[in-house]
Amino acid sequence: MSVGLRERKKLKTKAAIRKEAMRLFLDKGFDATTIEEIAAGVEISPSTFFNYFPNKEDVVFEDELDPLILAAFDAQPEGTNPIRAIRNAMLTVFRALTPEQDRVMRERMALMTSTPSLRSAMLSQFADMVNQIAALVASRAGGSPSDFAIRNFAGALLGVMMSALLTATQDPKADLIEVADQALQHLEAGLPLRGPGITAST
Amino acid sequence: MSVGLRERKKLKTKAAIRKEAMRLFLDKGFDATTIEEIAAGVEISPSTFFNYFPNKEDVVFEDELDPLILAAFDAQPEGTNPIRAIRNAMLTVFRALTPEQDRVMRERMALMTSTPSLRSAMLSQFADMVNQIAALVASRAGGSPSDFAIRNFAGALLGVMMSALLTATQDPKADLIEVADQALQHLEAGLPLRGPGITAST
DNA sequence: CTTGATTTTTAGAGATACTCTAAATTAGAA
DNA sequence: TTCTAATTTAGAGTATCTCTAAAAATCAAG
Repeated sequence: MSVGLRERKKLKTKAAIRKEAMRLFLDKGFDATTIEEIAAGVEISPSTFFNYFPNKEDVVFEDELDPLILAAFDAQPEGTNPIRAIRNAMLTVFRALTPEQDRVMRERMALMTSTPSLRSAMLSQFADMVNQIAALVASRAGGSPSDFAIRNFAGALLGVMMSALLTATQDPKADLIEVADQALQHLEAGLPLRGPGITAST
Repeated sequence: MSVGLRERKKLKTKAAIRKEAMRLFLDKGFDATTIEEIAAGVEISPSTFFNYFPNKEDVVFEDELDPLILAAFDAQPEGTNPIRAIRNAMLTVFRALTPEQDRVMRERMALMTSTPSLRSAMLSQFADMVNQIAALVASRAGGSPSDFAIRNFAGALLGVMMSALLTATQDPKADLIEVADQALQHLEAGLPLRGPGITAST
């Protein structure tokens, strides 16, 4: 029996913490919400909060979408060029979200980009993400994930995504997914400074 | 009289804080150094520390090189393409540093990239830097700093620089400035995943 | 040089995130 | 039921940072 009562209970507790925390964050703001409040809402002790999350940021930050995107990337046909493969993987996953999941995802992104402490936390994983993307790209394009060119490329890709993310969440009219996709498109086209207007991907 | 005793004293205090703080950071590590220790070393109260820096991170983070690089950028001839202009500006400034300045700069970079909390702080200014670079690029290439293409380009440029920075400071053999320059060169060449080896710029 | 206004420094209280330790509780196995 | 191991918890402690009000230093004017 792989999942005993203990495991199930832990998963439920973690989910409950995340849910209550997000509720409070969106309601009062990230900084104005204390660990104590979250713990009280879930009826656990503040100590227990730290058994589940190393810090407040990680409640917002931990993402269950990453593995999905990774899987979608692996599912792309052999010859696909790396950026295209990443674009497709992203779109595949985002478009398959339920309305509820979609809403939560967008709220999370907006919270992340608008809260300074979260912005830091998000970007502090830059190094890890460079490694991940480099590994992905290397697996497609050949070469080693430690190649300078591949790592540099991964850096550019992440830079473009972050810039897009920050801009998109500040503009209420902009659609997050579409803007991210346009950013990758633009990178794929070689980052021309002027040229044909960026076309929507839908 | 623009600089009275007051202004001069404040500048001196700020410099003293920075110097003592860096000494301690490099000696014992960033996290292991407390505000209290820094304040004691400069013979000010901990309260006063916060009159000069909003937080511990900013002591390391505030950079007097930025305006120099900006000026060097403006000094580049009209037609120069944006990446080339930034590369040249960077190299001009870095190569003109005194050995002492050069040492301090490298120590700062190494500290930044190796300390998690500083890595966050560094990257949390990503948004501001995108704006700065976008403005620079727009002034060269025409167009508005808010153009999607320009902002995206700025994101890629910063992504590439950060990736290079993180990699370079982990490899003791790598030269920071050279690696940064190679990253820009690679971007200038359109980020080819394979191709001619990256050549040193010296 | 003295006085009065302004700025800067400071002490101190307080909030909060997080760490660590040891005790209490709970689940699972025998 | 009983023993063992995992989980929760209380509580003490540390550090960053905020705020307020008082003390000290600087400056300008008479």
